Amino acid sequence: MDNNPQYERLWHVVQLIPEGKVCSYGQVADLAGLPGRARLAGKCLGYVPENGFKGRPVPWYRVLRSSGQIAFPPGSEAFELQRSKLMDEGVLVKGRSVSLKQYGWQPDLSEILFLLDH
DNA sequence: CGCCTGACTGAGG
DNA sequence: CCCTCAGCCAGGC
Repeated sequence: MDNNPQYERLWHVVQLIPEGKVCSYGQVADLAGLPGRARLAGKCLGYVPENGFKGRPVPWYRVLRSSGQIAFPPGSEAFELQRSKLMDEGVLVKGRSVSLKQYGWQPDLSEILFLLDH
């Protein structure tokens, strides 16, 4: 499962989420050309390489449920880590969720085209 | 094959 | 806001 081309495309998309913004698992999958594979998007984030992908970090913590909730159980170590990483870059986490209205990433057409270049 | 498990989703109550 | 449930799809056994 290393060298999994689907994981690599998903990681690539996650790398494009701007600092201070968040995105849902389903949205990541869609942008990676893998509609309906939200669960796969979640799984691949558990396999993010330590050193990042292609020399760049993969900001896994910017990916949330479609509801805006953090996917981990509240109080768990992973939950707290994700919450603090988001807060560090200015994303307000209220309870267990983030306002997608305020922090949701809505890439426009030109931004999507830019992705294909890289 | 079937059966179960997820960093998931949308619709309903 | 909570919870449940059917769909969903990749993997493991």
